[in-house]
Amino acid sequence: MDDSGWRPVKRTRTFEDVLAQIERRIAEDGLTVGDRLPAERHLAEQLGVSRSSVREAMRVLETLGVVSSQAGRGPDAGAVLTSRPDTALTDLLRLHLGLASLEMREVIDTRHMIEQWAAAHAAAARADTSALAAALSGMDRAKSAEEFVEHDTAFHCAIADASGNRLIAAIMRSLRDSMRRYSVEAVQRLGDTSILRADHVRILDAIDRGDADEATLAVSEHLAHAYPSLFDH
Amino acid sequence: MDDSGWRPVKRTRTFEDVLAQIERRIAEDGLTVGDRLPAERHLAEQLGVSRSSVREAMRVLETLGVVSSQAGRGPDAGAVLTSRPDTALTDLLRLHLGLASLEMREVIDTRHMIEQWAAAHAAAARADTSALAAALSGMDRAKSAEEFVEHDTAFHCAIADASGNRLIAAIMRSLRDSMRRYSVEAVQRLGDTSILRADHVRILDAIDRGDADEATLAVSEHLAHAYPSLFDH
DNA sequence: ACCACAGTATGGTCAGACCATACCGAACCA
DNA sequence: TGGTTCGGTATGGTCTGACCATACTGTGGT
Repeated sequence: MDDSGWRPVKRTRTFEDVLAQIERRIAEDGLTVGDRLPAERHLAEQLGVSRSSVREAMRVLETLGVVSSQAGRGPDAGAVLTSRPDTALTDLLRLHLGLASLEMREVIDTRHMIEQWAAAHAAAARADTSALAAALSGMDRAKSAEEFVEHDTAFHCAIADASGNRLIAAIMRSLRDSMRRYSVEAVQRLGDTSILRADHVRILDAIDRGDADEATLAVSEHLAHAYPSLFDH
Repeated sequence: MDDSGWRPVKRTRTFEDVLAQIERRIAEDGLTVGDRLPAERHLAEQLGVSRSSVREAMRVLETLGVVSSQAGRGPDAGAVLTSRPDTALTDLLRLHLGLASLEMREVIDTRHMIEQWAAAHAAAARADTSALAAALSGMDRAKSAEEFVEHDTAFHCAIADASGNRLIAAIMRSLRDSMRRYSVEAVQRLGDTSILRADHVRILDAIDRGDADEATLAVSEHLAHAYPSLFDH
């Protein structure tokens, strides 16, 4: 029994080491969006591991939306640092919804929360509303429920953007992506979208005037109109 | 020019096909948490791809918190479907904070929003508060700022759990994880935690009585006490 | 000055090998 | 009968080396 100590419960896998090393380099070298990571083969040699392990680490980083890989040559090729938290969140929600470890109800309630917060903050910040107006006119031109939802999504994401919080905006985008099919059905069931239009105008107006309370209220009533079945309680 | 059509702008990589196939099987076979995926070698053969591609797909699924891989043999080995959205979110936040594509301020504002929502809903649902009480006494026994924050995190995550929304709870967990260091500093700067304790008691009490408005208010004031520097505006 | 083409660095994929782990089961004892 | 030991085996983890597809780079010819 020369084994006096315990080994760690979970041994760290090689690609996890690589991940930690890359993360460290990002922090130490102050790398930011747009900068390039070394080529896979170089990283493998520098860290003394196989290219496979480096690739698995890259896959993780890509999944989390911090790098984007591009084959070929030149300044745009290779692994470039990016910032796509929304695509990562979208994948996460889609898979967990598919696994039934999350329910649509939870997604919609979360959206409700964010929507109110974002509208209030956009109003308080007197944010620019031109993107909102553009989405509004897009909805007017829409010829199908799908197209309408497309611009409706743009409208609500623009509110989140206007709140000035990029995390909130990313979450909003992924929530809307996950709900797309559901939203289309809701619009089809509703038929007439004139009530929704009036709500949108009211929201835009409140943000324009900087009236946070009115914006919150308008958003809340808008959601009740759009998804009446969820407000039984 | 015999090239009459356009090729897709983005060719799908093999591991992405594998990912889609696995996702399809999860949906069609109705797989849920606890079920096992085929072994990497079998999947590779079934799908006609190399094991490397299957592994990269696995790495993505693992990163998103839907599978957990285990070597060895037996029922617990292999790739098992799990549900860990919070670890995925934690990684995502940590990396984006490191990239400076998110700022701590945005994380804290998001936490503020969630915290109020969760407290109100926990109160409205008359949720069980025994976990809250346990965390509270844990804070009383704490002998260091780190230990205090540990139980404080448990307290606030328990509120999120009590709201009944697993997505909210997952986001809350990952937000708190990301802020850990920051919270410890805030507690150290504060020195005396008796104000925080009174706030916690007040929150617990409001939830216990089912007073949603009071719970919201109590949480809001609590955060102002804990992070006074963020409420200058 | 322009253009065509070979060179080259990059990621993407594959095949095959070997290791570490952990269960399974048969053979072997008590 | 009951337990123990030990080899077999299925699993993920890692490595090597090769080849392909892509897209820029530089060179040489016109």
